[in-house]
Amino acid sequence: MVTLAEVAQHAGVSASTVSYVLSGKRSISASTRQRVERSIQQLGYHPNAGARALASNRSNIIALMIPLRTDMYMPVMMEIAIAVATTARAHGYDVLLLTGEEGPDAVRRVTGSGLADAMIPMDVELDDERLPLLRGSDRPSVLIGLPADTTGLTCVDLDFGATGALCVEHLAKLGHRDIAVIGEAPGVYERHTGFAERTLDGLRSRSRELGLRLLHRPCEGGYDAMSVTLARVFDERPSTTGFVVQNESAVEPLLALLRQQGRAVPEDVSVVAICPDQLAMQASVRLTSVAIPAQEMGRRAVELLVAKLEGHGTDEVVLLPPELTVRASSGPAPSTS
Amino acid sequence: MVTLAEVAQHAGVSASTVSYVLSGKRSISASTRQRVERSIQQLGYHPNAGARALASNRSNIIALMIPLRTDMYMPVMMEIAIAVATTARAHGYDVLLLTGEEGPDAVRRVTGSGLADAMIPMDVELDDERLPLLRGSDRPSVLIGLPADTTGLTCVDLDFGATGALCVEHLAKLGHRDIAVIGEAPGVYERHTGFAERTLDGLRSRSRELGLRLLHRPCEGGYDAMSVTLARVFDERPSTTGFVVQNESAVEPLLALLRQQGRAVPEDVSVVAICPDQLAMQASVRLTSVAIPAQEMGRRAVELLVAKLEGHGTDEVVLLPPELTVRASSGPAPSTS
DNA sequence: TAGGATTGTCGAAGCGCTTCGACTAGATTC
DNA sequence: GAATCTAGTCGAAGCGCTTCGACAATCCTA
Repeated sequence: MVTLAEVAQHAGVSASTVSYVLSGKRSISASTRQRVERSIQQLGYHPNAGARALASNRSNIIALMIPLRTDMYMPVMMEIAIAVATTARAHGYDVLLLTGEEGPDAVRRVTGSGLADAMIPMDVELDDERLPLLRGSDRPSVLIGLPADTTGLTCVDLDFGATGALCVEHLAKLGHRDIAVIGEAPGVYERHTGFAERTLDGLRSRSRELGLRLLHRPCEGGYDAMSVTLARVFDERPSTTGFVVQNESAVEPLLALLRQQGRAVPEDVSVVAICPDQLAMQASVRLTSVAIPAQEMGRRAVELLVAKLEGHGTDEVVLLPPELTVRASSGPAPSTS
Repeated sequence: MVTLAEVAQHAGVSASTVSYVLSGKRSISASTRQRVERSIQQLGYHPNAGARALASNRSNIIALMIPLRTDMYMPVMMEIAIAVATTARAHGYDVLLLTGEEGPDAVRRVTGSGLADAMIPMDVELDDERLPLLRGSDRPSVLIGLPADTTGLTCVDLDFGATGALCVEHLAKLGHRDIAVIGEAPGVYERHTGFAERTLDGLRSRSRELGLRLLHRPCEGGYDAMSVTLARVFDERPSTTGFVVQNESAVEPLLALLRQQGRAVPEDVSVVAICPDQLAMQASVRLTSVAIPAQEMGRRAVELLVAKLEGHGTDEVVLLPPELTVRASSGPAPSTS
């Protein structure tokens, strides 16, 4: 391993000078800088991460806490994780991957040991166990997701409340009066996961305002679960003509089952999905959907975090405005005749 | 931040004694140990990661290099990543998430800076750029995936050659003679990704041995791409009755399109998928499939790596044997009458 | 042209931990 | 009962870096 001292010797300067060349915290003459940089190149020097962390009290590592539940839609998590990693690298940070398994202890361990400078908790519950720790910590954090109380926190999320409202409005405008919501798996609601509950709130309050009837049914993914759920929906509200689907792995099953029952989309039934654009476009019917801007969320979270780490940056809640794209799965409600 | 020295003082012992209590590298009397452990508890001590890394030359971090391409099936990657993180934690390691973006430089950076003790490269190409660096490095690594030349390397992967063979055998046994392979996206082959090419080899050589006719078509996911691909297949080989699908996001489109064309599965056409079990069971037709043991791969990789880090552990190639589960998507070939 | 500000460089002191050698007591040996 | 072990503990020397204060040398400004 090449050390700072060896680089210094090779370049004929002191160790501190090399350090200042690297960090740019003091001005260095152009000639010296070049000499040092050449030595670094030639020797293939890489600063030792541990030594740096010890001396500077900064590890240049951001901890990303992903859920390990399998009832969350993986591709979205993955996309966020990749966006976080990519953006972090662009700012000189590496990303440590923590699973939900450790729970709040992970926060203690990581901040206590100085392993990471900052944290990005995902899969935030409304009254998340980690919140007090995050609030009380000197290390900054940015949540991806929205808890009930955001005081003293920085959060990034799609505005799921507005998303729900938007879906309802779209269907209302097309004349639909009876709307069924195919929600996430029951476990997601039992955990009081922020995004799921907020979506529901948005859906409910807007449909109340618009005088629509709303039926919410959580649903595990897959054909069997969807089949049972769908039967129940039409049983309870035969007049249902609009669907809002939030569970990605229920989308395709729903479309197949509707088809199978002879209900045409969008002639008889309209479907609005809340899912990544890619999925909406790859489905068997191009789906009218509100996109989940996974990349954007990951990127924004890191940018907020880096701002905090650099001193500027304040607590704020960034709610990305939902965008509804009309595709082939929604249309005017069938006439009631 | 509580330091080792403070714990030592609190417990009335020297710093080195606390260190030995923590590491267990020298014997400590039961009474002293208890006193120290109680102090650690009371003070809420967490060893500083940087200092530890500097002094011991071990970071207790494993770097996981995931692809950032979107043509790979994300859930599998995610599942592997989570298994890696979970297993690593169980062995006292944390996981650093690196994306493919940096390429081989990531290997240099991470090993050069001592950021990670070991690496797990994923998405391995047959002649991967990273291989020489890994071979020449003093830091151990375990690849998830199989390059062309494995000398001096440790690898874990599903035996994709055997997987291909198994799919063909299954269809052959059912009397199918003309088989179409719906492969991964073209880019995957262009990069010479190990698993895709090995599957193809297995499919081809076994069908040659069994006297079957094989048509391989790469395919992007989604309905449009699948629709075009399928049309070409039946155009070129109208007698096709068996499908092997390796691209997860082509599975559901294929089933829908076949249905739409009035070809019943499995009466007219049999489909064998290479995909995670969950997907096979959630599809609109329960799929006969060879499972991709994502968790197992992640777990095994970490275990091999930990063995190497602890001194025992040798270079070896672990090929997990494929298992084909017969479900509802495959059946006897229709009689040629 | 003297005084103060600015620029570029160095030396040294740590950051918090691990680990090696040394030391003390008691246990074991012949 | 002297010689030898062993178990348990300590002190001190680093690991490779950052950063502070000090110091020359150069630059203004009046």
